[in-house]
Amino acid sequence: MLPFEFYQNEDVVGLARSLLGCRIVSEFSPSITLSGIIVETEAYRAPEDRASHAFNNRRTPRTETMYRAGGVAYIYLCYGIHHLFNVVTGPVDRPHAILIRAVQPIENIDTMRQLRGASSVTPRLTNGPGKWTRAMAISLRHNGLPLYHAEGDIRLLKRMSSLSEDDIVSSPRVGIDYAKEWKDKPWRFRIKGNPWVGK
DNA sequence: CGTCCGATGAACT
DNA sequence: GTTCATCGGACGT
Repeated sequence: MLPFEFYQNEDVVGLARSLLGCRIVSEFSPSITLSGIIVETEAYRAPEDRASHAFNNRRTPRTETMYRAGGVAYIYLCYGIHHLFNVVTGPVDRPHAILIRAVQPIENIDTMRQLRGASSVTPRLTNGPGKWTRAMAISLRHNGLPLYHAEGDIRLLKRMSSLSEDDIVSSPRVGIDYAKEWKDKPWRFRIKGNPWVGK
């Protein structure tokens, strides 16, 4: 389990790298645990970052969870359909977040396939931020839940196997062309060569 | 393989 | 009314 202290770090870009290779667990039912390995992330560093919902410390009912102490989930509805999952980081009133964009399925993969309505298991199952949340039954009802409790519905576990810095590639974030000079920041991170990352 | 486009809701002008 | 941290289906190459 990643401890509460892990999330208090002010360096959200560094934390976005650190989350690669970590395990995310979702309790689907008392008998079915879904889990996978994080293979793609993006850092959002408000208040400066124009790409963040919390740019310029904007506070709405939706963004409120981003202002809490790190270690909780920020989940919002994107384009009215997709539930996107972020890890809140940093201290109270410092609205940093890390979007999880892709996950490599590990436990109960066939249940994930059913939840996605897919006929077979391919990287398309979980290689996008709206795809893997559906595959792991994550939705708005999890917004604000802590990620560091052993009994929690969603938990983050530390890296099992080692991952060298050379295995991480960075590039500009996607879908944020409106963000002016912030759109080119290389704050998207992927595990090099992993077939489960996005395109 | 690629481009186009509708879905569907929160937040904004 | 428009935009938006997206996706899958339709159709052309």
